[in-house]
Amino acid sequence: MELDNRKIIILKTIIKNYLATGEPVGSRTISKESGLSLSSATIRNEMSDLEEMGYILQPHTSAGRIPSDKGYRFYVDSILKESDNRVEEVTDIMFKRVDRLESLLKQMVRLLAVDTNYAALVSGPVLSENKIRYLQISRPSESKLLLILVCEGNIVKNMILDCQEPFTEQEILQLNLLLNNSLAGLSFKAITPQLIAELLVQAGSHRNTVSVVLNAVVELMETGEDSRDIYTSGATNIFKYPELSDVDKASKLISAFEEKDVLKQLVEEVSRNEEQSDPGEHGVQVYIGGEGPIQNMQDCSLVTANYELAEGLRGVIGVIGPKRMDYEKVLHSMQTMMDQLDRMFGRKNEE
Amino acid sequence: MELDNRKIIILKTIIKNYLATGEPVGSRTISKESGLSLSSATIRNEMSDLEEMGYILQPHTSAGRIPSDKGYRFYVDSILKESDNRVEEVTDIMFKRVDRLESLLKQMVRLLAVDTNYAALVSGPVLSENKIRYLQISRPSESKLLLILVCEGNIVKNMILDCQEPFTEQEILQLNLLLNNSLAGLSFKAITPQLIAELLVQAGSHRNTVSVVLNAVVELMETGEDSRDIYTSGATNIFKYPELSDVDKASKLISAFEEKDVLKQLVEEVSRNEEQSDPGEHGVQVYIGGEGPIQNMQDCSLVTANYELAEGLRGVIGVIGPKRMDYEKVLHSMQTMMDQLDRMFGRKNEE
DNA sequence: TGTTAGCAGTCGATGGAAAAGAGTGCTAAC
DNA sequence: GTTAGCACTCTTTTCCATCGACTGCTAACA
Repeated sequence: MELDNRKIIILKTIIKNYLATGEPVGSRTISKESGLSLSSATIRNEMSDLEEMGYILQPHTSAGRIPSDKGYRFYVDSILKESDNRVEEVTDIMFKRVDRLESLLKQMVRLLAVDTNYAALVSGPVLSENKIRYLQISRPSESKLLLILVCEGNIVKNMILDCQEPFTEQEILQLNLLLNNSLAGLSFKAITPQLIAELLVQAGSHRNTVSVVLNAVVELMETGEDSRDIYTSGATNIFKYPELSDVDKASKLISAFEEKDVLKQLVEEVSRNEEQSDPGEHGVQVYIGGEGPIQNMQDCSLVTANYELAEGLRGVIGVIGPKRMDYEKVLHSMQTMMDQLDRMFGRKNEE
Repeated sequence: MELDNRKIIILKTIIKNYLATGEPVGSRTISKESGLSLSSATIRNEMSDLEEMGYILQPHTSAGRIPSDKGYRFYVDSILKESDNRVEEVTDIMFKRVDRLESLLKQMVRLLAVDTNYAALVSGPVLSENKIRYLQISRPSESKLLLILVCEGNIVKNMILDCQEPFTEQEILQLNLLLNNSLAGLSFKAITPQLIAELLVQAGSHRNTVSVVLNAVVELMETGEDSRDIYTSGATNIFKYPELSDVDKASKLISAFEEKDVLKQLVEEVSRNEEQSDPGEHGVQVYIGGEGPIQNMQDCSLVTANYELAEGLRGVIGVIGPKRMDYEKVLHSMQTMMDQLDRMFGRKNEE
């Protein structure tokens, strides 16, 4: 059997309607709303076919039809094909105050949640592929060493180290010079054992301290990996969707949004997937049902995209909602948000 | 009418029972469980009195009694009086890995939530009364200035400033010296306009830059105020309490826990209250019903305490649950947690 | 005078039957 | 190929009777 034009229209009508109401859609409704001048009986025949083909299904005998995963998949694909000439809808309220990346991300995620009526999340950018731009050690007190690390994208990290060793001002200056000359411009992965050994030799009498510092540098770069911040908003939106709002499911979901660990894993997996896929626009991915990273969220769908603030400084943005998510709206919202980010950070902040 | 001993026992029995079950308590139950050898009829008479006195109330005619706010208040007060010889119950799993304050606080709040079965929150410490220990500016690139601020308790803050002005190495060293000499040891409030003016004079030709830097310092100190982090855990515990778990109430509460703004305000108010009260142990406060900062959470109670990591570096820890909270347990858990914190940070980390 | 047993009455909770409602599938006619 | 109509199915809602948990009151008792 073939998915002819009429079937497509009916399928889309079913999905749109279900997205809007959350209720199974009956033949009469479609007859009235599809634009096709067909009676409910005819529609019923077509629906029978669609069900047989696996695009829709019936929760119980006397109910209307709801889209199956295959149906959703079809719908999303067809949207992705259409989505070119998009008009801006999300306005600039978005960036009232951009002074800090964090508040920017928070605003983004809140906007996304409000705009879509689903739960939204944004991961802070991660700098695994990122490069050291500048680093510096200094002496805030006699027994401490303060290590400052500035990375691509002006991400600043710091760590306080214990250090009893005496230093003259001069020595600290030299140390800073040495470290900057050898490490600036390097990515995390470029700090190889060989490089470290080399530096230790050059460090001369302060090799112990240098060793400690280098370890700290590596640790700081690494903690970017697993301690990526996750901002969320609109977790309670899930109560708007009956199929998710029984206490058990809701508790699980909301806990995931509160304790960020699950979301972190999820983001990790998503960004791993993205690397493999072709580096298209923003690597939009849609996971339906228990696919991929959301195996534990059987009744949810997840839409993600990647943003890139600067070379190698990437993060993930996502929306979690019921399967009957308004994919069109969500994809559009995300697209717009990505565009905004591009415009703000574009290639222009290479400095 | 007087609250005699027998009435007190009955009242306590009612409250304890209600805390455990969440159900209104009837006269027969009390007759069996109070330890008093009285028939249910006698208890009924006493309950009538207690209701008249406002300690308990009846949700509807044919139900048992539940504690009123006045009843809870009485109960909490009597616990606070008794609570001296407390035994340790919370073990040391608490501090598996202390390397970062943040993860410590996260662990604390999680533990508190698991331990009490209510929603818990901890505010990151705030340094309004805190002092600058060390500060430093440096030049990560030609057009930028990096300002590093180390405060009491080794809190490190930073900010990147735009600065086109040329500097020699020497000048930066001098500037650092000047700033450290004048600002180290000062609290936020001690940075007066006079002081700033003075420094600008001393800065000579670089007064513009110094002005920018000083503004940044003030801003960094200030942002400690309103951008205090809030960590939460166990928000979904509220589903365990029927009186809070209808969608409306739950949504509100959980939203508050997700978007931290409400909690921030709450913490602000709590710490303001604490300042006024006598600086007892940990300034434990109990808000019942719509009292004080939780006016919007009619059906909840809030228990808070203050912790102090170092001179002037304070935060708030709290538990939010239904009015029928197990106050005894919560107060005890908090106490233990505070003790742990004291032991860890005590006065010993004055360095 | 304080305590108790017993009984009538109230009110929410429970459960099951009946009715209503929404949809389908099928058949026969157009 | 399309449609009207009807029988059938299954969920949802409504209603009502019953049950159970209490209380308040009264009368009896120590």
